[in-house]
Amino acid sequence: MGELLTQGAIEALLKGSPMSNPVLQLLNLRQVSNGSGPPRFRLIMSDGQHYFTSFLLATQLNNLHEENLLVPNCVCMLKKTTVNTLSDGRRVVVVMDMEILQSAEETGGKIGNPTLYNTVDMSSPQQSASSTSVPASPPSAAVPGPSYKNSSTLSPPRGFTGKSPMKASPMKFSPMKASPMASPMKASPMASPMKASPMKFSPMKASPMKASPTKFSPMKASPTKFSPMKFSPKTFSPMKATSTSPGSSTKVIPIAILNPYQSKWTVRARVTNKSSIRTWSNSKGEGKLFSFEIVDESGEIKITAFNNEVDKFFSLVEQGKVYYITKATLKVANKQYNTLKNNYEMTLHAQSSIVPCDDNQGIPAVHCDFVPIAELENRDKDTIIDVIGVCKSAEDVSRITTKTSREVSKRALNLIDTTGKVVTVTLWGEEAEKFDGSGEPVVAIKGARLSDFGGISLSALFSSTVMVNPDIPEAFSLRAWYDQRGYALDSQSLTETRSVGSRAKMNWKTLSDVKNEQLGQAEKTDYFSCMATVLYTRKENCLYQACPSADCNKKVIDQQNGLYRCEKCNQEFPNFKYRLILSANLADFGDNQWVTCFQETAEVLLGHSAETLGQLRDTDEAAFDEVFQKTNYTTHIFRNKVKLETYNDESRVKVTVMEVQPVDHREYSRRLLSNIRKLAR
DNA sequence: CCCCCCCC
Repeated sequence: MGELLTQGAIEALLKGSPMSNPVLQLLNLRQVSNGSGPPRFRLIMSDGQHYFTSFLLATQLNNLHEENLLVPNCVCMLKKTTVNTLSDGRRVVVVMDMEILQSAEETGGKIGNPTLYNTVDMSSPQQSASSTSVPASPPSAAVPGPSYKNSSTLSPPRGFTGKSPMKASPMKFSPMKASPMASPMKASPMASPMKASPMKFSPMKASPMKASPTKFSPMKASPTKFSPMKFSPKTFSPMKATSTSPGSSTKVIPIAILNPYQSKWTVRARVTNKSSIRTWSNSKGEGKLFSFEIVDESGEIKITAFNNEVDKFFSLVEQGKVYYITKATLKVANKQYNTLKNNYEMTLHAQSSIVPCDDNQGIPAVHCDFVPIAELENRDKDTIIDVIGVCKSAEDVSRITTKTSREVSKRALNLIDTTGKVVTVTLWGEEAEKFDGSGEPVVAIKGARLSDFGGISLSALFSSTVMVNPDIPEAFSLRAWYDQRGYALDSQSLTETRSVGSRAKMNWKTLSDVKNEQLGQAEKTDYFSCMATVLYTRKENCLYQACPSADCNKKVIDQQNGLYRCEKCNQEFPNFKYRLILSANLADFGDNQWVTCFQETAEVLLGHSAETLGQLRDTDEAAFDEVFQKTNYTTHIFRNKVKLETYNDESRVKVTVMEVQPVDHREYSRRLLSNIRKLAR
């Protein structure tokens, strides 16, 4: 698939190298209304290796979009392009003619794993007014490109905004000053991973609130691993000598090589996860603290500030911003609480200095390594993973009390990704309260913990970063996938959802309630759930030979000639399939009830497939008997339907088991308590 | 020096 795209085309286009009809994939597009005149579309295109966010569709090609041909993931041949350089040095590739080679449907998703093509010229750094005079990073092979001026005004990798939505700068994604697109873009930030129905794409649907990431938008982590070459030590000497000044020149070193045995160092890094201020009080004393994490191209580390340092640094340190940090204490990380990939962590002290750095170059946003939802099944409980999915539903926020009697807000989200699997993620506290699931946003979570509750589920931690509609390619393709076909998918959840949500829908009854309340005796069918013990299962006639056709379960007639006839299909077959209709007598503490279990529920109850049971009955009657013996006196939760059935003028209610679920001790206690209360009334 | 990461 990868060979479909012209790898290297983006670099070539931007460098002005001759290019004959390059083939690129559209990752996303959005409308940039420019006042009057026809709408203009801005495209993010990928050559499989790089993607570039500033393609502009010539208006004569607008029909491609209007006809729903130019939709994310489609593959296009650019037949005529022209590259414009804006006054600030940025480039825009105007697409004058193109042809769509493959529809989004055919392509099915993002091709390859392209990284942002950065047109920053690293060889001619221009420091913006900054309190420091640290040279820019040396040229990096990973960031090629032509020479531009004014690189320091270029945005950080991508849309990296503050933790608070209010601080989110609206369009880091397109800081195109002096371009006709500039102001409308500000007005409608981030149309990208919003709900974009292929039928009627309208950027207006994205509310600015919705579109603002709650924390920040990570970029695909730069593949550039730390190498000493790329981190030739630089000298750092703040010009504005302040109390935070290190006083003498110190080397800017990568986080990855920080250790407790080195005294003079400075790191230049981005704050990725700033906590709120917390107080503590224990036998050793009391105090306050806050912590944050920082990241550079080499790695990440946790930093904690206590008491005086909280006062000194809390407001200075902003989520998403880059700082020079020096003179903090390195200590061995307590891995019990610190999941970052670093053996050390930092504590600030009176001499520590944190100086904002205006130059974002080379400092990645956040490292996200998204695990496909279906893949979670293969990961161990308690693993910390990054996940991204469309939030197809979300609970309302609720308050719960923890075992230690603390009250906390929680909200469960159901995320789906292109694997078609759904997983439930629980958000806590403020994160749960703030979350707005309307419009089925793309949600990315860095550092969620895998839980085995309900089979497989995820829980956000204090250290997790929750991003709503992040400005990253993964979010764009997910949005496109979901809007085109994901929404219609008959998805399966890895998390059993019989808890909270559906439990509320459970109509719990005791077996005597069913009779006393005359369930099912009106015209309508009633549904109820009960916890009951199997007293007896009738093994006689529980199996029948059924028509082998996929959608026919009709009992076949043994022709006694090796053929089985299905009256419904009006056909004879050389084989049949076994099906189950099992009568069982269920009891709870007050009553009993005969019920019928068809195929699936009978299989669950008996613990064997109909096929196995059929074989067993025909070959090993003792073993067959044993299956029924073992089923008796087992206790389950049964979800049932009750319906009045009439034959020969005689009516009686028939109870059919719809679902058999195991009882866990919590459920057992809950039902027991509930039933005792009923008795007391 | 904290270290709460929860609930069904």
